[in-house]
Amino acid sequence: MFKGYSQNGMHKEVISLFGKMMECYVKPSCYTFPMILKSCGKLSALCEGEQVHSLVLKKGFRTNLFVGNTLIEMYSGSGEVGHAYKVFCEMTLRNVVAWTCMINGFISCGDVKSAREIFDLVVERDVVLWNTMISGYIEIGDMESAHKLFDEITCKDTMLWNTMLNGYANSGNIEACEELFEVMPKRNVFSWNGLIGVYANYGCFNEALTTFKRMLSEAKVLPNHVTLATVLSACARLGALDSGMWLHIYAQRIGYKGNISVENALMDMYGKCGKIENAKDVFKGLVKRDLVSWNTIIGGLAMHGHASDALAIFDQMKNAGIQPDGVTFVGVLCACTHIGLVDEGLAYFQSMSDYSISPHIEHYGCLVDLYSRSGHLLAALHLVKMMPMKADSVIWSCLLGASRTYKNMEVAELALEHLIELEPWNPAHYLTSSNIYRDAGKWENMAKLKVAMKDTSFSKIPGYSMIEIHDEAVEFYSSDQRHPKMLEICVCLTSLSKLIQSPRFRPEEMGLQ
DNA sequence: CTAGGGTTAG
Repeated sequence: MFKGYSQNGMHKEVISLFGKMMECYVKPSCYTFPMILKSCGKLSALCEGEQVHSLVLKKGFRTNLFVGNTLIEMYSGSGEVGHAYKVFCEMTLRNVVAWTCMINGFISCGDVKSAREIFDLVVERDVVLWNTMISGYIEIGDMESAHKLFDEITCKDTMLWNTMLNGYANSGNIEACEELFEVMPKRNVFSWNGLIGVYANYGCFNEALTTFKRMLSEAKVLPNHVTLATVLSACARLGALDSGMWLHIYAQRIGYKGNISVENALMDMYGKCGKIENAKDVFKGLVKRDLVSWNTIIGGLAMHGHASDALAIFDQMKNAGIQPDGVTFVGVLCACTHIGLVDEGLAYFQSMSDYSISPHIEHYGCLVDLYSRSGHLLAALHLVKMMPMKADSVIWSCLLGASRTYKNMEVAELALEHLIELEPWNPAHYLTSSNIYRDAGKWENMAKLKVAMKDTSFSKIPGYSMIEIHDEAVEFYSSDQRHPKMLEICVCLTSLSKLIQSPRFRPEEMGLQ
């Protein structure tokens, strides 16, 4: 009974059942205590844990290894490493599990130094012990010490290799991940997910997709739900709709249709690839919805300008009793910005406190965007002065952009001043400002900024879009001349433009409206 | 019958 509850995460039930067991005067054995103590640890129920501890002593299980080890786990899991260490010291016999539990205890309270001191005293070391110590170094970002230890191990298993791979992945060291991945003797699904994950998290989306294809063709391991969620998010960032749709079918075929992470990633992929209807279909088909599901569909609808749908779904979410978080409100505020709902946006912003969400800089940024895009530049500026944190470059860029639209030279100059202070190296700010001067016919000022831009000795990297051609994501930017059939494309576009402008063109007759 | 190690989505 205890095991059944425990395996399903029902720790409260374990403890109350143990209470009943005591009431019935049934004697607990050495097999009972580890499970009870584990549940106390999971719940951080120190009070109950201490009672069970004294029962352990009373019933004479002080020297049992299983009992002692779970006591260490329980105390360190509840933030009481001191108590854990006391138990550890009083043990008459310690095996490698006991040492590992104690090391883990020190690591989880941030004391990696003490963990290492204990680690160095262990004579009989196994892979789990090594892995625990290495994970400790990774957690504090000390990859150098982690690698040093890793090199000392003579008999490494796949999981140890994966721990190192994930450590480098978390610190964004793509090259180290690639190197490790190529030399590791065996690879399982975690290894592949690790490499794909570092690509997906650090902007190498094409590499993430390529590695996934490589996994399909050369690996003996099947992708799992984590693989699918990761690759789908790379597709979303690439705008790789074809690959995304292929993954949708593949996920259904290998049985991950009901997995909430995969479904949420699918929804986001469709939204970011411009297929909001497909995203809505996925959302409607969900049997289970979590916070991420709601946030994804709200954000997707907002991005597509379907503001009233986004706000309607936000209402549904509240009616379903789901607590929104900060991400929800980014979507909601973005929806308001898209259709210029200034007063409503402010009301939503103020309602955040009803859910005890304290606004972060991105929420103030949304409000500044809402005000400035709707032409309330002074209100936006006022907000920037009043907000509790310093405005960042995103906020000032947004003001700069709006001051171009609404031709407000004072705000433009103020924004540029701050942007030069925050990001003197960023040529985009000089470029936008020089365009503002050009619009206003202030040629001298424009020329000054062009010189200033040259002085940064950086040229602006043009913003680009991506489309999928023959199974590969290709980038293109404004006035891009690189296409081999550039001339034919221009001829075709010119004739299409003429057709559209001619009085003979009636979109309704062509089924376009 | 009981104890120590993993990746994912907004």
